[in-house]
Amino acid sequence: MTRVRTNKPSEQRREEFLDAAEQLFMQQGYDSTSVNDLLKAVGLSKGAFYHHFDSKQAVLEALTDRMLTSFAPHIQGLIDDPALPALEKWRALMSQSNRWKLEHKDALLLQARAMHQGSNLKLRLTLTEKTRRLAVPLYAQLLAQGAREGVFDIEQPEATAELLFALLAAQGERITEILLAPDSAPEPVEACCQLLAASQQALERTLAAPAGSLPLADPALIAAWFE
Amino acid sequence: MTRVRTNKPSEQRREEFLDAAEQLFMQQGYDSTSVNDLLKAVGLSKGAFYHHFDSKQAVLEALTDRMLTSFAPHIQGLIDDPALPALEKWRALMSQSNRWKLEHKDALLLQARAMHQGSNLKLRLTLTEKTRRLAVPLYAQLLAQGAREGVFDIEQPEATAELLFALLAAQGERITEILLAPDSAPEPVEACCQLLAASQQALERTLAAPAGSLPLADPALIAAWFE
DNA sequence: TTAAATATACCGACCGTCGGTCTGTTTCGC
DNA sequence: GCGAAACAGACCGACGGTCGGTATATTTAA
Repeated sequence: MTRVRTNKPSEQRREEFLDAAEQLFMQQGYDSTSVNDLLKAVGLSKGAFYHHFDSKQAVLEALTDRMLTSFAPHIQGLIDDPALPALEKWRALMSQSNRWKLEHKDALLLQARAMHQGSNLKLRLTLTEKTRRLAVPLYAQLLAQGAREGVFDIEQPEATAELLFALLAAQGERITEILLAPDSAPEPVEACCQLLAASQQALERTLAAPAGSLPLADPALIAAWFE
Repeated sequence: MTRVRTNKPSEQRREEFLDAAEQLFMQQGYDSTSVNDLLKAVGLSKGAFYHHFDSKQAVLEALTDRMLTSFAPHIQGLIDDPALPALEKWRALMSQSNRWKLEHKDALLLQARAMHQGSNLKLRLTLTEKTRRLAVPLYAQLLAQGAREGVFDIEQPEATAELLFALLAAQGERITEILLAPDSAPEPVEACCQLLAASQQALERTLAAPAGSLPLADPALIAAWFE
């Protein structure tokens, strides 16, 4: 029962495996997806898989890298823009990411649901850790610029950037929680808006920025997330 | 080759398994510790294990619960104290926890090393998540009291408590990172102190508390952590 | 007082699945 | 047509978990 062989270049096969992995991990979670599941999805054998990847863990690494590297250059470009003031950059960052997220609302909700599956701890943690390592230097750069411009009053951009990321991540977690279980709160939209307000205030106070200068998301956008 | 049987009450056996689990998880990590390892350590059989626990995961749950519940009552009592002002409670909380941590320095360093093993993701995440659920309401209580007393200016104690926890957790992570790899930074003590200063400032600004009113740890204590 | 009956603690062979290895075969550029 | 890359799939040991059965403790009743 020899099947038809169509050898392809490494790069291409890797992408096929990663595509299958992305889909399966999002459906069943990382732990619950066996290597055999991947093989079946791609239609290849164990030998093929271990020819292109060292381990199952390597797939996770490659996949998380792929998920992040698409965003990086664009954001890096925005942060590096020598013409834009820090506050403008922040607003651009937020509005762009808010718009993009809303456009991909359904896919993101599915992803969030998948990520909170318990069989996806590794994927989730790997992703947030890589996001952190990617985002913190950018935040630090933005904070330093703001401090130079006099709109922020902070002594240590790097340390503060870490806290900023932690704050935003925590806020995102809480909002996702409500989004995934809207019935847990009596007024989910209201709850999210309060969370956002608290985060924004904490943020602005921490950076000693003028109140209202670091918007996160307006209530209309939140409402749109609940259909 | 029937081995000698010594039946014991459930409670006691569970504790024996949990003791073994605690030790083994700290040495090899959760994933790398097999149920058979536990059996060997306790000197019992598979049947015995699955008589007392539903699954390996159940051991993790029970263990993390046990690790946390010992602290809870004491802290709860401190927070509930009707006589102490909020700022006093904060200082007491910090000094007590700092003192306790320093006293258990070696054990905590070992634990931190174990927790960052990669084969301990589940244990680590479960523990921090349970800590969060335990700590956030207490923080919220403290923040509300402070707001009532006029030393804090915050609108939403619950949301702010979440941010507070995230901030402290992130700071703890970064300091632990330096502590476990002191050679990564040129001046580890200095780096920790800067992190602490940034956190304290962020904290005080977020709560609109007077500068210096929410101390975290003094440089002498940090120095003590690096021998 | 003790023997039967029941409940609980425990044993260990066994099972399916998993990630990973190994030996061999096919494909393809040169 | 040759050598290397791409692939096939049988195989391996370890894992978490199950199951039928046994030993011990406790209650019940004669």
